[in-house]
Amino acid sequence: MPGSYADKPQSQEHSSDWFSSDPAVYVQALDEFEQSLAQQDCQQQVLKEQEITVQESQPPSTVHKRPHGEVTGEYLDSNTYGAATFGGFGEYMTRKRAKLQVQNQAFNPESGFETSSNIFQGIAIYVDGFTIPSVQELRRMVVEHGGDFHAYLDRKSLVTHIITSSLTPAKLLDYQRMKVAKPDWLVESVKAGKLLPWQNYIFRPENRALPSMNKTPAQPSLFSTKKTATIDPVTEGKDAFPSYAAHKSNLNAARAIENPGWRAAHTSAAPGFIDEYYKNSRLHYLSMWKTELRKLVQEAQERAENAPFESSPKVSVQGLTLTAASSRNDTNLGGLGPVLRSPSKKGKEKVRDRGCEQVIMHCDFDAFFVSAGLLDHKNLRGKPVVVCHSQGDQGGASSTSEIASASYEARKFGIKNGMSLQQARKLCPTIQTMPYEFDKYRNLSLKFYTTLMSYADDLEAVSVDEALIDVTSTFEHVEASQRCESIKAYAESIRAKVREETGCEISIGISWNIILSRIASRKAKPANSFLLVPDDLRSILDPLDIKDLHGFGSSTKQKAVDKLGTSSLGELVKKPKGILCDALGKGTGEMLYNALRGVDERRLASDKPRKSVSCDINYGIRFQNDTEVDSFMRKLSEEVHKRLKKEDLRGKLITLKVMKRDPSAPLEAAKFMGHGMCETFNKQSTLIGRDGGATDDPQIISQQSLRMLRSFNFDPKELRGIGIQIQKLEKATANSAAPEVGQGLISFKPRDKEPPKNVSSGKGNEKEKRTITSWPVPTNPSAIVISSDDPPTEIRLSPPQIEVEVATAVAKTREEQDATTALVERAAEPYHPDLPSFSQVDMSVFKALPEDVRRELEAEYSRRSVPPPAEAQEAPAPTTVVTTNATAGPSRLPAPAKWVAWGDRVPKNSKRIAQQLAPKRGGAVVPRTDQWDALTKWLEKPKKFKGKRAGPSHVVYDASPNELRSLGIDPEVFGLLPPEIRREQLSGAKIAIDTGALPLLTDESKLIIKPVKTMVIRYPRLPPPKASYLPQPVLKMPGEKRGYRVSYTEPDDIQGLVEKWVTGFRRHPPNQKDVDRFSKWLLSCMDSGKAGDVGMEKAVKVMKWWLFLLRRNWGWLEGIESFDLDEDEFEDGEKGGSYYERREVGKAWWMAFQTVKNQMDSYSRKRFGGCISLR
DNA sequence: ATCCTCCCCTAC
DNA sequence: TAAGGTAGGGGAGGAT
Ligand SMILES: Nc1ccn([C@H]2C[C@H](O)[C@@H](COP(=O)(O)OP(=O)(O)OP(=O)(O)O)O2)c(=O)n1
Ligand SMILES: [Mg+2]
Repeated sequence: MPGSYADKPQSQEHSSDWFSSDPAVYVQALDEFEQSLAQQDCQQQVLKEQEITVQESQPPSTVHKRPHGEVTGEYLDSNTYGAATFGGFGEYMTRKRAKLQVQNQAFNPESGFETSSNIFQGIAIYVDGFTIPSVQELRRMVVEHGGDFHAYLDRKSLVTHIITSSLTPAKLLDYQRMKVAKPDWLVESVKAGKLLPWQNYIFRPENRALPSMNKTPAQPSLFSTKKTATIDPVTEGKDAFPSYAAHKSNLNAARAIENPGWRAAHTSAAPGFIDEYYKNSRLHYLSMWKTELRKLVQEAQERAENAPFESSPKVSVQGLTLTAASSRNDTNLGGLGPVLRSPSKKGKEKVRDRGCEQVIMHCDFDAFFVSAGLLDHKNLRGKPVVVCHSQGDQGGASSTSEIASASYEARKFGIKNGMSLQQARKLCPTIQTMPYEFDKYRNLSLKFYTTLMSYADDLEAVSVDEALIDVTSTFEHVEASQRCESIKAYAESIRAKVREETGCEISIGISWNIILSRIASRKAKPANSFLLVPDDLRSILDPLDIKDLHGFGSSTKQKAVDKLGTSSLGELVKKPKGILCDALGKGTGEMLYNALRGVDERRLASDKPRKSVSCDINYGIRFQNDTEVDSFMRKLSEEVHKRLKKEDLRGKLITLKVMKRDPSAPLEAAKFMGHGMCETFNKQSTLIGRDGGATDDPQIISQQSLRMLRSFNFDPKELRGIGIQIQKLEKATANSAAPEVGQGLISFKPRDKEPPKNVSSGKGNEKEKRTITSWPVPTNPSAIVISSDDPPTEIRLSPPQIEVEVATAVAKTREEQDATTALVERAAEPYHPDLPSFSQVDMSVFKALPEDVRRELEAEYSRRSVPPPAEAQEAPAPTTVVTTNATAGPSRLPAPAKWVAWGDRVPKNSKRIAQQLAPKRGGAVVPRTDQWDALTKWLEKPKKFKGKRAGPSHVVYDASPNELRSLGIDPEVFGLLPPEIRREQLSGAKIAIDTGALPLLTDESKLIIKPVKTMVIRYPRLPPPKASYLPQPVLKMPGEKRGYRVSYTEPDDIQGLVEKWVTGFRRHPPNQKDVDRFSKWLLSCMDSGKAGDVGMEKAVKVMKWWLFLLRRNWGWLEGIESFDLDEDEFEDGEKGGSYYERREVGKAWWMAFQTVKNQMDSYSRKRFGGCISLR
């Protein structure tokens, strides 16, 4: 079994010279390490596995488990307090202790204490009730001596010992099988300087039976076989166990709820409850902000893609002008403002550093809410402060108010985010509180993000106070020996800048991938940065716990402890991959396996489309009758509707989530007005709008939700939480008619309203000046689109066999491939913002226009002295791709633009029509999920007509003006085209949208079957569910000033693309950005589908092709490793640097290849357990 | 095998 | 008195 997952030694992950550590040495060490470990541990692990495998039986209904760590019976049933913890634990701990001594305190920033010994290493205590010494004192002792302190007895804790001086009978029962000791145990141990046997300090009230420890897993009797339950950690130990909690209501709450007036005014029964609640829910804000920030980043990226060379446009984000932060950027390190800095390379880069490992920074405010609050509460600085709703003396010693953020001073007392105020008061009676200031948080966050964007190549919005940035390009050319210093300095300058902008401290963790950068940021905190380099990997990871890895929480930790006998990374790294996978699941196991080795292949996710919209309220839900429930549900549905509307989304699937008080739970939860221990129930149903499609109709939503809710037949009084979630989202505007057949998508609306700014106006940077260069763009059955305003140096692809310089290739290719469209460009065409250059006009479309319209256009072009395209006279039967020019303003399509069928005469507007024919902007064509869905549907289902139509019904392929408009298609122009052209445009556009490209398809059957079936490739930008489509690579062309966008849908096209790329760069090293894109695309191919599938094949095929091409061009350089040969080796420095230059170029290509191959291998090992063979 | 559905889990 | 929301990754197991 271990063998099945047992892996070949990792090699490439660290093979590159990241931060100048010696890769070879490292890799080898790692290999040996792994191999020895794998062997040594195998049998042992298998045995353990068998011992432990005891499946918990699932309760009939699922029981809600609180995010904040309530215990479930399930967990208690399995070994939480059983053998794994009490028996095996000691032994494991001994080993661990020996090994990991040094580091633990380093990663115990919360403690603030010096670790003076490690006698409590592996001990995790929970203090119950009043003790002498006090809780604080005990905590300090334990932490100082290497142990853990837990405020709750929940499953997050994995508490090993309970410390108490007195117990109620109920708890006595609960703790029957636990290790319960007196405080003296700790005190004496500290005195003795060693861990004394706890058995000598067993807590024994009068007649408590001596617990039979460490034999069988403990099982609180209450949970024997019954359904699981959740526990509230809110009130300290008080109701830490169900048997106890079951009969104790929160008295304050019970009293309050008894008062009808109060209930009517302050619970879910109150009319304004939802709004009022959301207005005060920090978690709600957190979620909304995250959504907002993601969007913001996405938009910034689009701007960056569209206009990477424009000077920073002032962009107002949410009413806040953000240029301030960036315009006077004194750091000189970025400064593009809300346009995501794009790593523009000036000059051709020489041979690139090999192994372009990423440099990822995790940036996070320190104690964000507190820091923000302290800006205006300077008097509280340096004190233990927390942010929570309860202020001053409110609630006294028993406030269940949750702490959103605790200052670092407060953390020294063991206070943590999420803890209840009463808990905190226990740990630190003098704790100070500050109120929430939600607006302030948001504004600070915007400044923070704005600043980061000016430093980053890419950015992933993690939360309001936290972001991941990719700054790889910044250090690409930094000498290896200086990298670390350079990176640190960069991080510090970011910190300084954020400090300047916000007045708050952030910390930055830096490493070569995401998961490690997060580890690093924890080491950095507070108010610092930390660079985690490969050399330090083991010494940093080994002492950590699995929970310290982002994405691995309490449940996973529990699983690890149960099934693997340890949750320590130092131990887990010895386990073979198979064992980890068996214990944690395939994906999680592999993720862990890799993380343990410093590997994390994920890229920053900055542009994923949203997949669901939901509203949940699980607080203050206290109904008396169905009327209240109905009313509440309607309002909640209204809220859902509002959110859908805001994003212009509709959904086809609705899920209702209901939380109902667990029968064993008290009527009033420990947490005031909380949901307490609950059972949860989900019900899902398709959501059908009035037109049969997706909907956002609040009526329908509420009617459906109510129907589902009623079907449960729950007593309204028992409800504790309600949630409505909408999935299978579509863009509302693309949905106005039956999504069936002809509904098509021709082309795309430029996202940008302004006309493309042209650099050639002369005021722009000289070297960025655009020149339209001749670029014959032949097509094959896929498509080609040229973008009129792509970034100057970017070129977007082209099909195979086409030489940049060879215009004649067009005809040939077209012939051969029965192609469809050609877009021909002429050199140096003058730019007219209102008209696409003639060269960009799709001739086939052009020719298909009615005679008079065409003449009008021709006249216009001729007036501008642009010769009509040569092919205009003899273009073959057209198939087509149409794109739009970015010029389209809001006014371009007056809202009620009229559908016009072929033959109708419309007021002509040559400008507009031409625009319609012109390519869209680079980043403007972004596939959308809804469009994808429409396409999928269309492709899968036989077409049939249905639904109301705005236009004449005799038109076979049509789409409503709305649909067209939403896609950036001018309905008028569309109407001018003959049906077959429309059909083709629709087809092409459908694919195009989903591929992120604008493919051109002559053959409809091919359209339907091929691209979808054969490609199965994910476009990382907007991956629709199950989507099979291609990204739109962008390759930079040296020497070329003009950008093109070419798209493809067929494998051959990709090959052609690659060929084009290689050929086009024969004399230039590949651009890093292109390599990255290419690599990203390949990886996304491999990622598509669930198992090694077509996407994988595709990726391999393309790689092979690339390899072939490189061999053809620079075969003589293959395998050459050293890149620092002296120049004098080649006397022939002249001749255009011929040999030397060519050699350098070739090597650059090979390196790029190697880099990509490495990444693929690495990914492939993770996914499939082996490298990729290109033979 | 692969997809789909119904969850759990995680993070802030 | 308090405001325990929400989106996405992923696993288990049934449907196809
Ligand atoms: N259970 C939690 C956790 C966090 N937050 C809010 C308040 C925090 O200030 C903010 C950011 O969370 P972090 O996890 O980044 O914690 P802090 O920024 O407070 O502290 P630090 O990042 O220094 O650990 O999110 C919250 O409301 N409830
Ligand atoms: Mg923070």
